[in-house]
Amino acid sequence: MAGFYNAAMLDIRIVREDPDKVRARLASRGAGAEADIDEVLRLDEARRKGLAEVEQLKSLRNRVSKDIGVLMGQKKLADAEALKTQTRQVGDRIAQLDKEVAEAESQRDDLLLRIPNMPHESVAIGRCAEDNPVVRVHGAPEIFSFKPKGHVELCESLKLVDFARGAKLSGSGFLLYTNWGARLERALIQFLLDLHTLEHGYTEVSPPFIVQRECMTGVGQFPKFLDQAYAVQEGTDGSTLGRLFLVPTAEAPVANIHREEILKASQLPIRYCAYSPCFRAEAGAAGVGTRGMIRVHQFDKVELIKIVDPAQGHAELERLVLDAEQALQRLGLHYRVIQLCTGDMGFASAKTYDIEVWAPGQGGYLEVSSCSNCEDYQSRRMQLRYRTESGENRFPHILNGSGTALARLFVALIETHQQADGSVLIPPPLRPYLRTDRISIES
RNA sequence: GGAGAGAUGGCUGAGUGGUUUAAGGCACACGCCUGGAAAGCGUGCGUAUGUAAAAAGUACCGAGGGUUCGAAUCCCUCUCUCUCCGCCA
Repeated sequence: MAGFYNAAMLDIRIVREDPDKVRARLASRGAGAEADIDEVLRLDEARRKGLAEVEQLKSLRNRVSKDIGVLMGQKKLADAEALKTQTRQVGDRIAQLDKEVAEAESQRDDLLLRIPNMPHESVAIGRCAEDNPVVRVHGAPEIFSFKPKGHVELCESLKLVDFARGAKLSGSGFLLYTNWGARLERALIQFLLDLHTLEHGYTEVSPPFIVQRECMTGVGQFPKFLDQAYAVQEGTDGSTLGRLFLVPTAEAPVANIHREEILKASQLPIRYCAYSPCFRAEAGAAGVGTRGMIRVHQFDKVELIKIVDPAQGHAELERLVLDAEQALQRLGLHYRVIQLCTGDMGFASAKTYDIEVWAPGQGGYLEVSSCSNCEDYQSRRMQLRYRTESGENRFPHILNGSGTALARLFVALIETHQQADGSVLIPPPLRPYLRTDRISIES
Protein backbone atom coordinates (compact mmCIF):
# COMPACT_ATOMS: atom_id res chain seq x y z
CA MET A 1 0.00 0.00 0.00
CA ALA A 2 2.86 2.30 0.80
CA GLY A 3 3.43 4.58 -2.12
CA PHE A 4 0.15 4.07 -3.84
CA TYR A 5 -1.64 6.96 -2.26
CA ASN A 6 0.36 9.99 -3.00
CA ALA A 7 -2.13 11.79 -0.87
CA ALA A 8 -0.73 15.17 -1.59
CA MET A 9 -2.10 18.26 -3.16
CA LEU A 10 1.07 19.50 -4.67
CA ASP A 11 2.60 17.17 -7.18
CA ILE A 12 5.62 15.80 -5.37
CA ARG A 13 7.44 15.63 -8.69
CA ILE A 14 7.06 19.35 -9.23
CA VAL A 15 8.24 20.00 -5.70
CA ARG A 16 11.24 17.76 -6.36
CA GLU A 17 12.13 19.22 -9.73
CA ASP A 18 11.58 22.90 -9.14
CA PRO A 19 11.43 23.62 -5.41
CA ASP A 20 12.40 27.27 -5.88
CA LYS A 21 9.45 27.98 -8.09
CA VAL A 22 7.09 26.18 -5.69
CA ARG A 23 8.50 28.14 -2.76
CA ALA A 24 8.15 31.43 -4.60
CA ARG A 25 4.57 30.83 -5.61
CA LEU A 26 3.56 29.69 -2.14
CA ALA A 27 5.33 32.68 -0.66
CA SER A 28 3.02 34.97 -2.62
CA ARG A 29 0.20 33.75 -0.39
CA GLY A 30 1.96 35.20 2.62
CA ALA A 31 1.23 32.68 5.33
CA GLY A 32 4.70 31.15 5.34
CA ALA A 33 3.51 28.03 3.61
CA GLU A 34 6.78 27.68 1.76
CA ALA A 35 8.72 26.90 4.93
CA ASP A 36 7.80 23.22 4.95
CA ILE A 37 9.14 22.53 1.49
CA ASP A 38 12.66 21.78 2.69
CA GLU A 39 11.38 19.23 5.15
CA VAL A 40 9.19 17.65 2.48
CA LEU A 41 12.21 17.33 0.21
CA ARG A 42 14.30 15.78 2.98
CA LEU A 43 11.65 13.18 3.78
CA ASP A 44 11.09 12.46 0.11
CA GLU A 45 14.80 11.86 -0.39
CA ALA A 46 14.93 9.48 2.60
CA ARG A 47 11.93 7.60 1.33
CA ARG A 48 13.33 7.11 -2.14
CA LYS A 49 16.70 5.99 -0.87
CA GLY A 50 15.15 3.39 1.42
CA LEU A 51 12.83 2.27 -1.32
CA ALA A 52 15.63 1.60 -3.76
CA GLU A 53 17.42 -0.55 -1.21
CA VAL A 54 14.41 -2.51 -0.02
CA GLU A 55 13.26 -3.25 -3.53
CA GLN A 56 16.56 -4.83 -4.38
CA LEU A 57 16.31 -7.02 -1.30
CA LYS A 58 12.77 -8.02 -2.19
CA SER A 59 13.88 -8.95 -5.65
CA LEU A 60 16.55 -11.19 -4.10
CA ARG A 61 14.07 -12.77 -1.74
CA ASN A 62 11.60 -13.47 -4.51
CA ARG A 63 14.24 -15.26 -6.53
CA VAL A 64 15.43 -17.36 -3.61
CA SER A 65 11.90 -18.27 -2.60
CA LYS A 66 11.26 -19.51 -6.07
CA ASP A 67 14.40 -21.65 -5.93
CA ILE A 68 13.28 -23.10 -2.61
CA GLY A 69 10.03 -24.11 -4.18
CA VAL A 70 11.85 -25.87 -6.99
CA LEU A 71 14.22 -27.65 -4.59
CA MET A 72 11.33 -28.87 -2.49
CA GLY A 73 9.66 -30.15 -5.60
CA GLN A 74 12.79 -32.16 -6.27
CA LYS A 75 12.82 -33.44 -2.66
CA LYS A 76 16.16 -31.78 -1.99
CA LEU A 77 15.02 -30.81 1.49
CA ALA A 78 18.43 -30.17 3.02
CA ASP A 79 19.33 -27.66 0.32
CA ALA A 80 15.99 -25.96 0.76
CA GLU A 81 16.53 -25.67 4.51
CA ALA A 82 19.92 -24.09 3.97
CA LEU A 83 18.45 -21.43 1.72
CA LYS A 84 15.66 -20.75 4.17
CA THR A 85 18.06 -20.07 7.01
CA GLN A 86 20.07 -17.78 4.82
CA THR A 87 17.07 -15.79 3.65
CA ARG A 88 15.57 -15.26 7.05
CA GLN A 89 17.91 -12.33 7.76
CA VAL A 90 16.99 -10.73 4.47
CA GLY A 91 13.37 -10.85 5.55
CA ASP A 92 14.16 -9.06 8.81
CA ARG A 93 16.07 -6.34 7.01
CA ILE A 94 13.20 -5.90 4.58
CA ALA A 95 10.71 -5.53 7.40
CA GLN A 96 12.85 -2.87 9.01
CA LEU A 97 13.39 -0.89 5.82
CA ASP A 98 9.72 -1.15 4.90
CA LYS A 99 8.87 0.46 8.19
CA GLU A 100 11.34 3.29 7.69
CA VAL A 101 10.09 3.99 4.20
CA ALA A 102 6.46 4.02 5.33
CA GLU A 103 7.35 6.37 8.17
CA ALA A 104 9.14 8.84 5.89
CA GLU A 105 6.30 8.71 3.43
CA SER A 106 3.56 9.35 5.95
CA GLN A 107 5.47 12.28 7.45
CA ARG A 108 6.04 13.69 4.00
CA ASP A 109 2.37 13.40 3.11
CA ASP A 110 1.18 14.82 6.42
CA LEU A 111 3.19 17.91 5.62
CA LEU A 112 2.07 18.10 2.02
CA LEU A 113 -1.57 17.91 3.04
CA ARG A 114 -1.12 21.05 5.09
CA ILE A 115 0.46 23.06 2.30
CA PRO A 116 -2.02 25.14 0.29
CA ASN A 117 -2.35 25.24 -3.46
CA MET A 118 -0.11 27.39 -5.60
CA PRO A 119 -1.78 30.50 -7.02
CA HIS A 120 -2.21 30.62 -10.79
CA GLU A 121 0.11 33.02 -12.60
CA SER A 122 -2.74 35.32 -13.53
CA VAL A 123 -3.68 35.99 -9.91
CA ALA A 124 -3.00 39.45 -8.55
CA ILE A 125 -0.25 39.58 -5.94
CA GLY A 126 -1.44 41.01 -2.67
CA ARG A 127 -1.63 40.58 1.07
CA CYS A 128 -5.22 41.00 2.12
CA ALA A 129 -8.77 41.85 1.04
CA GLU A 130 -7.84 45.47 0.29
CA ASP A 131 -5.58 44.27 -2.50
CA ASN A 132 -8.35 42.40 -4.35
CA PRO A 133 -8.94 43.97 -7.76
CA VAL A 134 -12.52 44.67 -8.81
CA VAL A 135 -13.13 42.86 -12.09
CA ARG A 136 -16.51 44.28 -13.06
CA VAL A 137 -19.57 45.95 -11.64
CA HIS A 138 -23.15 45.24 -12.62
CA GLY A 139 -25.82 47.88 -12.09
CA ALA A 140 -25.71 50.57 -9.46
CA PRO A 141 -26.95 50.97 -5.91
CA GLU A 142 -30.71 51.46 -5.75
CA ILE A 143 -31.80 55.07 -5.17
CA PHE A 144 -34.41 55.27 -2.43
CA SER A 145 -36.82 58.13 -1.76
CA PHE A 146 -36.80 57.03 1.88
CA LYS A 147 -34.27 55.64 4.29
CA PRO A 148 -33.97 51.94 3.48
CA LYS A 149 -34.39 49.55 6.37
CA GLY A 150 -31.95 46.84 7.30
CA HIS A 151 -32.91 43.24 6.82
CA VAL A 152 -33.34 42.59 10.54
CA GLU A 153 -36.00 45.26 10.77
CA LEU A 154 -37.68 44.07 7.57
CA CYS A 155 -37.66 40.47 8.73
CA GLU A 156 -39.24 41.46 12.01
CA SER A 157 -41.91 43.71 10.57
CA LEU A 158 -42.82 41.24 7.81
CA LYS A 159 -42.34 38.25 10.13
CA LEU A 160 -39.96 36.54 7.75
CA VAL A 161 -37.49 35.32 10.35
CA ASP A 162 -37.98 34.74 14.07
CA PHE A 163 -34.50 35.48 15.36
CA ALA A 164 -35.31 35.03 19.04
CA ARG A 165 -36.91 31.63 18.63
CA GLY A 166 -34.21 30.48 16.20
CA ALA A 167 -31.71 31.17 18.95
CA LYS A 168 -33.96 29.48 21.47
CA LEU A 169 -33.99 26.32 19.39
CA SER A 170 -30.33 26.06 18.47
CA GLY A 171 -28.43 28.99 19.90
CA SER A 172 -27.18 32.15 18.30
CA GLY A 173 -26.40 31.85 14.63
CA PHE A 174 -29.40 29.71 13.76
CA LEU A 175 -32.43 31.00 11.95
CA LEU A 176 -36.11 30.16 12.15
CA TYR A 177 -37.68 31.27 8.88
CA THR A 178 -41.41 31.78 9.21
CA ASN A 179 -44.30 32.00 6.80
CA TRP A 180 -43.32 34.17 3.80
CA GLY A 181 -39.70 34.03 4.87
CA ALA A 182 -39.70 30.25 4.71
CA ARG A 183 -41.50 30.34 1.39
CA LEU A 184 -39.12 32.91 -0.04
CA GLU A 185 -36.15 30.78 0.99
CA ARG A 186 -37.67 27.74 -0.67
CA ALA A 187 -38.56 29.73 -3.80
CA LEU A 188 -35.01 31.01 -4.12
CA ILE A 189 -33.58 27.50 -3.86
CA GLN A 190 -35.85 26.25 -6.57
CA PHE A 191 -35.29 29.28 -8.79
CA LEU A 192 -31.53 28.80 -8.59
CA LEU A 193 -31.66 25.06 -9.25
CA ASP A 194 -33.92 25.56 -12.24
CA LEU A 195 -31.72 28.32 -13.63
CA HIS A 196 -28.56 26.24 -13.51
CA THR A 197 -30.07 22.95 -14.62
CA LEU A 198 -32.53 24.11 -17.28
CA GLU A 199 -30.56 27.02 -18.68
CA HIS A 200 -26.89 26.49 -17.84
CA GLY A 201 -26.65 22.76 -18.43
CA TYR A 202 -25.73 21.50 -14.99
CA THR A 203 -26.91 18.11 -13.77
CA GLU A 204 -28.76 18.29 -10.48
CA VAL A 205 -27.68 16.03 -7.66
CA SER A 206 -28.91 15.84 -4.11
CA PRO A 207 -26.07 14.62 -1.91
CA PRO A 208 -25.86 13.47 1.71
CA PHE A 209 -25.52 16.36 4.16
CA ILE A 210 -23.18 14.37 6.37
CA VAL A 211 -19.89 13.14 4.94
CA GLN A 212 -16.92 11.04 5.93
CA ARG A 213 -13.53 12.43 6.75
CA GLU A 214 -12.15 11.42 3.33
CA CYS A 215 -14.50 13.83 1.58
CA MET A 216 -13.34 16.68 3.75
CA THR A 217 -9.70 15.83 3.11
CA GLY A 218 -10.38 15.46 -0.61
CA VAL A 219 -11.56 19.04 -1.03
CA GLY A 220 -8.89 20.44 1.27
CA GLN A 221 -11.06 21.21 4.31
CA PHE A 222 -9.07 18.75 6.39
CA PRO A 223 -6.73 18.41 8.11
CA LYS A 224 -6.22 22.14 8.42
CA PHE A 225 -9.76 23.33 9.08
CA LEU A 226 -11.01 20.51 11.25
CA ASP A 227 -12.04 22.95 13.97
CA GLN A 228 -14.42 24.80 11.62
CA ALA A 229 -16.60 21.76 11.12
CA TYR A 230 -19.41 20.22 13.11
CA ALA A 231 -18.45 16.65 13.99
CA VAL A 232 -21.26 14.26 14.78
CA GLN A 233 -21.42 11.07 16.78
CA GLU A 234 -23.92 8.26 16.95
CA GLY A 235 -26.00 8.54 20.09
CA THR A 236 -23.81 8.25 23.16
CA ASP A 237 -21.15 6.21 21.40
CA GLY A 238 -18.13 8.49 21.70
CA SER A 239 -16.02 6.18 19.57
CA THR A 240 -18.03 7.24 16.52
CA LEU A 241 -17.21 10.92 17.05
CA GLY A 242 -15.10 12.39 14.28
CA ARG A 243 -16.02 9.88 11.62
CA LEU A 244 -18.81 11.95 10.13
CA PHE A 245 -19.17 15.69 9.66
CA LEU A 246 -21.98 18.05 8.73
CA VAL A 247 -21.19 19.48 5.31
CA PRO A 248 -19.77 23.02 5.35
CA THR A 249 -20.74 23.22 1.66
CA ALA A 250 -22.15 20.85 -0.95
CA GLU A 251 -18.70 20.97 -2.49
CA ALA A 252 -17.60 18.38 0.10
CA PRO A 253 -19.87 15.57 -1.09
CA VAL A 254 -20.35 16.61 -4.72
CA ALA A 255 -16.72 17.16 -5.69
CA ASN A 256 -16.01 13.73 -4.23
CA ILE A 257 -18.64 11.87 -6.24
CA HIS A 258 -15.98 10.43 -8.53
CA ARG A 259 -13.25 10.08 -5.94
CA GLU A 260 -10.79 7.26 -6.73
CA GLU A 261 -12.29 6.77 -10.17
CA ILE A 262 -10.72 6.89 -13.60
CA LEU A 263 -13.10 8.74 -15.89
CA LYS A 264 -13.17 8.55 -19.66
CA ALA A 265 -12.10 11.72 -21.39
CA SER A 266 -15.45 11.67 -23.20
CA GLN A 267 -17.26 12.07 -19.86
CA LEU A 268 -15.74 15.51 -19.37
CA PRO A 269 -16.73 18.16 -18.70
CA ILE A 270 -18.94 17.11 -15.81
CA ARG A 271 -21.14 19.86 -14.38
CA TYR A 272 -23.07 19.28 -11.18
CA CYS A 273 -25.45 21.51 -9.35
CA ALA A 274 -26.66 20.79 -5.83
CA TYR A 275 -28.64 22.35 -3.06
CA SER A 276 -27.51 21.76 0.51
CA PRO A 277 -27.65 23.42 3.87
CA CYS A 278 -24.16 24.46 5.00
CA PHE A 279 -22.96 24.08 8.57
CA ARG A 280 -20.06 26.14 9.84
CA ALA A 281 -18.90 26.15 13.40
CA GLU A 282 -16.43 28.98 12.74
CA ALA A 283 -14.57 28.30 15.95
CA GLY A 284 -12.43 31.23 16.91
CA ALA A 285 -14.21 33.72 14.72
CA ALA A 286 -17.26 32.58 16.65
CA GLY A 287 -20.05 34.33 18.42
CA VAL A 288 -20.52 38.04 18.12
CA GLY A 289 -19.81 39.86 14.94
CA THR A 290 -22.82 40.51 12.85
CA ARG A 291 -26.38 40.62 14.01
CA GLY A 292 -29.01 39.10 11.78
CA MET A 293 -28.51 36.74 8.88
CA ILE A 294 -25.14 37.68 7.52
CA ARG A 295 -22.94 35.35 9.53
CA VAL A 296 -24.73 32.22 10.72
CA HIS A 297 -23.90 28.62 11.59
CA GLN A 298 -26.38 27.18 9.12
CA PHE A 299 -27.40 28.56 5.76
CA ASP A 300 -28.69 27.25 2.46
CA LYS A 301 -26.67 27.25 -0.71
CA VAL A 302 -26.88 26.09 -4.30
CA GLU A 303 -23.44 24.94 -5.33
CA LEU A 304 -21.92 24.44 -8.77
CA ILE A 305 -19.16 21.89 -9.36
CA LYS A 306 -17.23 21.22 -12.55
CA ILE A 307 -14.76 18.49 -13.39
CA VAL A 308 -12.93 19.44 -16.58
CA ASP A 309 -9.95 18.91 -18.83
CA PRO A 310 -7.04 20.97 -17.46
CA ALA A 311 -6.77 22.82 -20.76
CA GLN A 312 -10.33 24.13 -20.22
CA GLY A 313 -10.00 24.80 -16.49
CA HIS A 314 -9.57 28.54 -16.47
CA ALA A 315 -12.00 29.19 -19.32
CA GLU A 316 -14.55 27.12 -17.41
CA LEU A 317 -13.95 29.24 -14.33
CA GLU A 318 -14.87 32.39 -16.25
CA ARG A 319 -18.09 30.73 -17.39
CA LEU A 320 -18.85 29.51 -13.89
CA VAL A 321 -18.71 33.07 -12.59
CA LEU A 322 -21.08 34.22 -15.35
CA ASP A 323 -23.52 31.44 -14.42
CA ALA A 324 -23.55 32.60 -10.82
CA GLU A 325 -23.86 36.26 -11.83
CA GLN A 326 -26.86 35.42 -13.94
CA ALA A 327 -28.83 34.59 -10.79
CA LEU A 328 -28.21 38.04 -9.38
CA GLN A 329 -29.04 39.77 -12.64
CA ARG A 330 -32.39 38.01 -12.91
CA LEU A 331 -33.24 39.08 -9.40
CA GLY A 332 -32.46 42.71 -10.25
CA LEU A 333 -29.56 43.05 -7.84
CA HIS A 334 -26.51 45.27 -8.04
CA TYR A 335 -23.23 43.45 -7.54
CA ARG A 336 -19.53 43.45 -8.27
CA VAL A 337 -17.07 40.71 -9.10
CA ILE A 338 -13.68 40.82 -7.47
CA GLN A 339 -10.66 38.65 -7.87
CA LEU A 340 -9.02 37.41 -4.72
CA CYS A 341 -5.36 38.30 -4.55
CA THR A 342 -2.71 35.74 -3.65
CA GLY A 343 -2.82 36.60 0.04
CA ASP A 344 -6.61 36.34 0.35
CA MET A 345 -7.34 33.10 -1.49
CA GLY A 346 -8.68 29.95 0.06
CA PHE A 347 -6.50 26.97 0.88
CA ALA A 348 -7.26 24.73 -2.09
CA SER A 349 -7.75 27.36 -4.76
CA ALA A 350 -5.43 28.38 -7.57
CA LYS A 351 -7.68 31.26 -8.63
CA THR A 352 -10.84 32.67 -7.09
CA TYR A 353 -13.49 35.23 -7.97
CA ASP A 354 -15.91 36.45 -5.35
CA ILE A 355 -19.26 37.95 -6.18
CA GLU A 356 -20.47 40.60 -3.79
CA VAL A 357 -24.04 41.79 -3.86
CA TRP A 358 -25.15 45.22 -2.76
CA ALA A 359 -27.29 45.39 0.37
CA PRO A 360 -28.78 48.90 0.75
CA GLY A 361 -29.75 48.43 4.37
CA GLN A 362 -26.18 47.50 5.23
CA GLY A 363 -24.77 50.16 2.95
CA GLY A 364 -22.23 47.62 1.76
CA TYR A 365 -21.49 44.57 -0.29
CA LEU A 366 -22.09 40.99 0.87
CA GLU A 367 -20.17 38.02 -0.41
CA VAL A 368 -22.71 35.62 -1.90
CA SER A 369 -20.48 33.55 -4.13
CA SER A 370 -16.94 32.36 -4.28
CA CYS A 371 -15.91 30.66 -7.51
CA SER A 372 -12.61 28.82 -7.62
CA ASN A 373 -10.53 26.69 -9.88
CA CYS A 374 -8.61 24.35 -7.62
CA GLU A 375 -6.85 22.91 -10.67
CA ASP A 376 -5.61 19.42 -9.86
CA TYR A 377 -5.10 20.09 -6.15
CA GLN A 378 -8.29 18.34 -5.12
CA SER A 379 -8.30 15.63 -7.78
CA ARG A 380 -4.82 14.67 -6.64
CA ARG A 381 -5.95 14.46 -3.02
CA MET A 382 -8.92 12.31 -3.91
CA GLN A 383 -7.15 10.28 -6.61
CA LEU A 384 -9.67 11.30 -9.25
CA ARG A 385 -8.27 10.86 -12.74
CA TYR A 386 -9.39 10.71 -16.33
CA ARG A 387 -7.93 8.79 -19.21
CA THR A 388 -6.90 10.77 -22.26
CA GLU A 389 -7.47 9.59 -25.82
CA SER A 390 -3.87 8.39 -25.89
CA GLY A 391 -4.43 6.25 -22.82
CA GLU A 392 -2.66 8.46 -20.32
CA ASN A 393 -4.13 9.02 -16.85
CA ARG A 394 -4.27 12.63 -15.76
CA PHE A 395 -5.73 14.65 -12.93
CA PRO A 396 -8.63 16.86 -14.08
CA HIS A 397 -9.30 20.37 -12.84
CA ILE A 398 -12.04 20.63 -10.24
CA LEU A 399 -13.95 23.90 -9.94
CA ASN A 400 -16.52 25.01 -7.45
CA GLY A 401 -18.70 28.04 -7.11
CA SER A 402 -21.67 29.16 -5.11
CA GLY A 403 -24.63 29.73 -7.30
CA THR A 404 -25.35 31.31 -4.80
CA ALA A 405 -25.38 31.36 -1.00
CA LEU A 406 -28.89 32.03 0.25
CA ALA A 407 -29.02 33.85 3.56
CA ARG A 408 -27.11 36.82 2.21
CA LEU A 409 -28.96 36.70 -1.08
CA PHE A 410 -32.17 36.84 0.97
CA VAL A 411 -30.84 39.94 2.75
CA ALA A 412 -29.84 41.71 -0.46
CA LEU A 413 -33.14 40.83 -2.09
CA ILE A 414 -35.43 42.20 0.59
CA GLU A 415 -33.29 45.25 1.25
CA THR A 416 -33.05 46.09 -2.44
CA HIS A 417 -36.69 45.58 -3.29
CA GLN A 418 -38.24 47.09 -0.18
CA GLN A 419 -40.89 49.75 -0.78
CA ALA A 420 -41.80 52.93 1.05
CA ASP A 421 -44.84 51.24 2.58
CA GLY A 422 -42.64 48.56 4.17
CA SER A 423 -43.51 45.83 1.72
CA VAL A 424 -41.07 43.93 -0.50
CA LEU A 425 -41.59 43.69 -4.24
CA ILE A 426 -40.81 40.25 -5.64
CA PRO A 427 -38.79 40.32 -8.88
CA PRO A 428 -40.67 38.74 -11.82
CA PRO A 429 -38.57 35.53 -12.21
CA LEU A 430 -39.38 34.58 -8.63
CA ARG A 431 -43.11 35.19 -8.81
CA PRO A 432 -44.09 31.81 -10.30
CA TYR A 433 -42.31 30.10 -7.44
CA LEU A 434 -43.69 32.30 -4.71
CA ARG A 435 -47.08 32.89 -6.29
CA THR A 436 -47.18 36.49 -5.25
CA ASP A 437 -45.61 39.69 -6.52
CA ARG A 438 -45.29 41.31 -3.15
CA ILE A 439 -44.77 40.47 0.49
CA SER A 440 -46.45 42.95 2.77
CA ILE A 441 -47.43 43.17 6.39
CA GLU A 442 -51.02 42.20 5.61
CA SER A 443 -50.19 39.29 3.32
C1' G B 1 -29.39 -4.82 16.93
C1' G B 2 -29.45 -10.60 15.38
C1' A B 3 -28.25 -14.56 11.50
C1' G B 4 -25.99 -15.86 7.00
C1' A B 5 -23.22 -14.92 2.21
C1' G B 6 -19.70 -12.17 -0.15
C1' A B 7 -15.55 -8.34 -1.70
C1' U B 8 -10.10 -10.55 -7.38
C1' G B 9 -7.77 -5.84 -13.08
C1' G B 10 -13.11 -1.39 -17.32
C1' C B 11 -16.81 -5.69 -16.83
C1' U B 12 -17.27 -11.07 -16.12
C1' G B 13 -14.78 -14.93 -13.75
C1' A B 14 -10.91 -18.99 -12.28
C1' G B 15 -7.57 -19.54 -8.58
C1' U B 16 -7.56 -23.10 -0.59
C1' G B 17 0.93 -21.94 0.46
C1' G B 18 5.67 -22.36 -4.53
C1' U B 19 6.83 -23.84 -12.51
C1' U B 20 0.04 -18.26 -11.97
C1' U B 21 3.85 -12.86 -8.34
C1' A B 22 -3.77 -13.28 -11.42
C1' A B 23 -6.00 -18.37 -16.25
C1' G B 24 -10.16 -17.87 -19.56
C1' G B 25 -14.07 -14.76 -21.56
C1' C B 26 -16.18 -9.83 -22.80
C1' A B 27 -15.02 -4.94 -23.99
C1' C B 28 -11.10 -1.91 -26.07
C1' A B 29 -6.67 -0.74 -29.61
C1' C B 30 -3.80 -2.10 -33.83
C1' G B 31 -2.91 -5.50 -37.92
C1' C B 32 -4.48 -9.52 -41.47
C1' C B 33 -8.70 -10.89 -44.24
C1' U B 34 -12.98 -7.89 -47.12
C1' G B 35 -15.47 -3.72 -52.31
C1' G B 36 -16.96 -2.12 -47.19
C1' A B 37 -18.49 -4.28 -42.67
C1' A B 38 -19.49 -8.49 -39.41
C1' A B 39 -17.37 -13.06 -38.28
C1' G B 40 -12.61 -15.30 -38.12
C1' C B 41 -7.27 -15.01 -37.22
C1' G B 42 -2.87 -12.51 -34.98
C1' U B 43 -0.76 -8.95 -31.53
C1' G B 44 -1.44 -5.74 -27.55
C1' C B 45 -4.26 -4.22 -23.39
C1' G B 46 -4.76 -3.09 -14.98
C1' U B 47 -2.75 0.74 -11.37
C1' A B 48 1.43 2.93 -9.36
C1' U B 49 6.58 3.32 -8.63
C1' G B 50 11.02 3.26 -11.32
C1' U B 51 13.88 5.60 -16.03
C1' A B 52 16.15 11.43 -19.74
C1' A B 53 13.09 7.80 -22.24
C1' A B 54 12.79 2.63 -22.13
C1' A B 55 13.69 -2.12 -20.01
C1' A B 56 14.48 -4.61 -15.55
C1' G B 57 12.95 -4.50 -10.66
C1' U B 58 9.17 -3.48 -6.74
C1' A B 59 4.23 -2.88 -4.70
C1' C B 60 -1.12 -3.57 -5.24
C1' C B 61 -6.41 -9.42 -5.39
C1' G B 62 -11.81 -4.42 0.15
C1' A B 63 -8.38 -2.14 4.50
C1' G B 64 -4.87 -3.14 8.47
C1' G B 65 -1.94 -6.66 11.18
C1' G B 66 0.11 -11.84 11.90
C1' U B 67 2.33 -16.86 10.47
C1' U B 68 6.15 -18.34 6.54
C1' C B 69 12.10 -18.68 2.97
C1' G B 70 7.49 -17.56 0.11
C1' A B 71 0.37 -15.42 1.03
C1' A B 72 -4.99 -13.71 -3.62
C1' U B 73 -4.68 -18.50 -0.96
C1' C B 74 -3.81 -19.84 6.26
C1' C B 75 -4.93 -16.84 11.14
C1' C B 76 -6.76 -12.14 13.68
C1' U B 77 -9.13 -7.19 13.53
C1' C B 78 -11.87 -3.67 10.79
C1' U B 79 -14.81 -1.57 6.63
C1' C B 80 -18.29 -2.13 2.91
C1' U B 81 -22.07 -4.84 -0.10
C1' C B 82 -26.10 -8.44 -0.53
C1' U B 83 -30.14 -11.73 1.70
C1' C B 84 -33.34 -12.73 5.91
C1' C B 85 -35.23 -11.07 10.87
C1' G B 86 -36.07 -6.94 14.45
C1' C B 87 -36.67 -1.56 14.98
C1' C B 88 -37.87 2.88 12.33
C1' A B 89 -39.37 8.10 8.98
